[in-house]
This record gives sequence, C-alpha cells and structure tokens, in this order.
Amino acid sequence: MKRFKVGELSVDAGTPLLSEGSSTPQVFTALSGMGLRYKTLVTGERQVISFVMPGDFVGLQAAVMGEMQHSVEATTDMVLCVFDRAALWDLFKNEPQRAFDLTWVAAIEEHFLGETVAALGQRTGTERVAWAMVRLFLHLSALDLRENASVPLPYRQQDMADALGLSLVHTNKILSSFRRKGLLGWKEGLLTIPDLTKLAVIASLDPEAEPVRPLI
Amino acid sequence: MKRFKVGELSVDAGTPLLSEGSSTPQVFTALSGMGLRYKTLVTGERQVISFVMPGDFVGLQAAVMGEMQHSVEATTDMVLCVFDRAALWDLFKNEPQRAFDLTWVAAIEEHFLGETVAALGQRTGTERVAWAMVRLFLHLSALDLRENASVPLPYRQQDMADALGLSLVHTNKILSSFRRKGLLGWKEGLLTIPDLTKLAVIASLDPEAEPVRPLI
DNA sequence: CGTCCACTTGACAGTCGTCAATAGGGGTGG
DNA sequence: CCACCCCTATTGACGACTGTCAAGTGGACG
Repeated sequence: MKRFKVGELSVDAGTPLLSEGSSTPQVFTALSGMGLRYKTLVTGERQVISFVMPGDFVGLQAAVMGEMQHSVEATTDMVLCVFDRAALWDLFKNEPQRAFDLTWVAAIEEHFLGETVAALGQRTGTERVAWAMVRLFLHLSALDLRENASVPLPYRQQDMADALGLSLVHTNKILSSFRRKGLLGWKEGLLTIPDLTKLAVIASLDPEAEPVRPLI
Repeated sequence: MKRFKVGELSVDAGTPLLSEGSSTPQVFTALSGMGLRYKTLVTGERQVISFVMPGDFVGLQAAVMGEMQHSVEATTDMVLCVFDRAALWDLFKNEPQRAFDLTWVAAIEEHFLGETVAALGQRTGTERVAWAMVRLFLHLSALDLRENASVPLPYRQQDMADALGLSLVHTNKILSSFRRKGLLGWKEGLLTIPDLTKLAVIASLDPEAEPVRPLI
C-alpha cells in the first residue's frame, strides 16, 4: 500500500475530516486516535453510524460514489494515512489483490452496519448499551489497546446516545444502572469491564462470534 | 458480465437463497421477483436488513468474507442470474472496471444501510413507515415497475415491521392511520401512493436526494 | 469568580409493545 | 359443497419502555 500513500495527516480533536455532500480527492486510513461517522438528518438530529478506530478505512464512499453520504469527525487527536483518490483506480488496474482487499473492507463494513441495524431494530435500550460496550471493548482489545480490564473510550455519552438511537438522559440512566451493578465503569475516557461475560449475556451477544476486522 | 454468468436460477416464493453461516460457491443478481435479507438474533427475533429487488446483487459477503452474515429468502417467485464465486477473482484480475463496479455496489449498499440505521435510530414509528414506503415506491418506480400511482409490494406487514424495528400491531395501526388519511393504500401486494410529497414530508425525506442505484 | 460543558437525577408524558379477541381469505379434507 | 384450519390483517385495552423537561453537580478554563 505504501506506493499509494501520499502522506500523513495529523488533526486535532474536533476537526471534521469529511463532510456529507463533499467530494474530497482523498481517502484515509486511521493510524491513531479515534473519531466518528455520522449523518445529520434534515430534522437536525444526529445519527452516529460508527466509531472510527485505528485501522479503519475512511472515505471509500467518496472514492467510489463521488461524494460522501455521511460526515466524519475526529474525536481525539488523530493521525491518518492519506491516499490519493485517483490512485484507487491504479489499484484496481495493477494490484487486484489490494483491490479485492478493499472490497473485503467494504463488505465487512456492510456486515457491521447490518449488526447495527439489528441492534437498533430489535434490542431494548439496556441491551443496546450492553451490546455497544461489549463490541467496543472487543474491538479495542483486538487493536491491542486494552490494559487489564480497561480500554480507552474517549467519547461522550451524547455520542453513544446518538449511536444507539436513545436519548442522552436514558443512556445515562442505563449506564448508571450498569455502574451500580458493577458491570462496567466509564470515566474520563476509560471503559472498564470487570466481567465481559455478564455484559455479553445482557446484550445477548456471543463474544466468540465476532468476526475479525481486516487491516489494509 | 455475461462471460461470468453460470446460468439462471428460478425459485419459488418462500425458498431460502442463502443462509446465515453458510458459504455457498455462488453469487446472484436478481432478475425478477422480490425477496428479503434478514438476520435472526440469538433471541429469536428477526431483523429484515433490506428488501431484494430486481437488479440487486446478492451474496457479495459470502464471496469476499467466506460466509454469509445474514440470510436471503425469496418472497415471490424469483429468477436470478448465477455467477460462480471463483469467477470473482478473475474479475479482479482481468476486468478492473467490473471489479470497481462491484466495489461501487458494495459502497451503495453501505450507504443504504447507513440510511436505515439513521431511520431506526432517529425516527418515530410513523416517520419510519412513511420513510420506508416512500423509499420503496421510489426504488420500484426507478425499476419501471410503477403503474399510475401504484407499485407491486408483495411483502407482509410482519416483514415491514421486522424491517422497521416495530411490532406488527403498531405497524398495522400506523398503516391504518395513513390509509384513513388517504395517504396510501396497500392491499394484495399493491402499494398506492396518491401524493408522494405528503408522505415524504411526514418521513422528512427529500425524494430528489435519493441516489440512483447502479446496475451490473 | 463566572461561564461552559458534560454528566446526573427526578417527574411526567407519550410512544410503542404485549396480550387478546375478531374478521376474512385460501386451501384441504370430509 | 361445506366444514375446518391456518395465515394475515385488524382493533381495543393495558402497561412498559423511552423521551422530554427541568434542576442541580462538578470540573475545566479564562
């Protein structure tokens, strides 16, 4: 992939990386830091589509569809690997294996969105929060960001609420309840889950069944 | 694409095309008829991920990820174009343009799933139903299946409820309410929308903003 | 010290799910 | 030909889940 790399980009927390409707000439891979993808509805509400973490590919939509259908924003300081959009075409022409990997990434992304749809459609608030926490914990663990029973989770409760389709207040109450029961802790950007199994049961989620994510 | 075509497949209504967890050697493109993709949660509920219509590509996940993460079932009799999974690799090696199109399809699919996530997360029941109806109406119109103010919609209310994350009863009541107000009719597999604009307003959806879907 | 932001907590209302009963259509067997 | 069953759609009653409003806390920052 290095041949296609244009450079590295460092952005501060809060910086918008891509905006809905824009068509940037670049695509990114997150190297460090975290962010989030979201859509803003015409009514003003925000739906967080997914959380962007190291290794995630950002901007494929703009690359193949011409313009972004959602926005991406840095939540913490981030470092990203920048590729030229035009280089993508070279990739398809000269590096079929890489192009295939790219499609793989898109399919994985589709899979996770499908999971999200199922979570929002079928689970109660309590289940959704448990589900999100287990999922994030597993993902961050796989990224080797876990220390003991804790992973960094630099988002606000509002972000979580917008991701799960719950109100901030309700999300907060569910989190309090989990905390009171000793199921998790989430303070100062650090998520602690003493017993993953318990939460996974609440989420009716099988931790073993989570597919691995690819790296480009 | 014809070079990669293995044959045509005709299936009866109710036939499962792909099952979650299976890894079939084939991928399909729907030619006629309709179906639906869904996930079955460990708790038994069903989440309809999307509705399969003529021109839709089915099975990309199994092709690139190894196994399906959701099931696909024919709702009406269907005719599908069958491709060999192995041929996909040839596609990437020898037909970069086609491979690119494939990735495009995946990105489009991702976009629509994102829309779905936003709908389930941020809209009320009434808005969701209106949203789904407008969307399906537009899609079917684009497929040239519209006659006057009606399009074929051979699904059950239960399917719609499972797609929108609502209970059957509630979905039914919302539909009744729309019907009483003359906003739509849906009987015997035929959806009629006299004034699309009115429903679009309820859905807070801009009909003009819907992207076109690609054809392979 | 005042402001701003994120988080908390309680009260109340509305949406939505569950339970239950009914109606209607299509198919099958008597 | 009719009785019966199954599936889908419909409607009402009731309660639970979840959103909104409002007030309050504590930390960060200028």
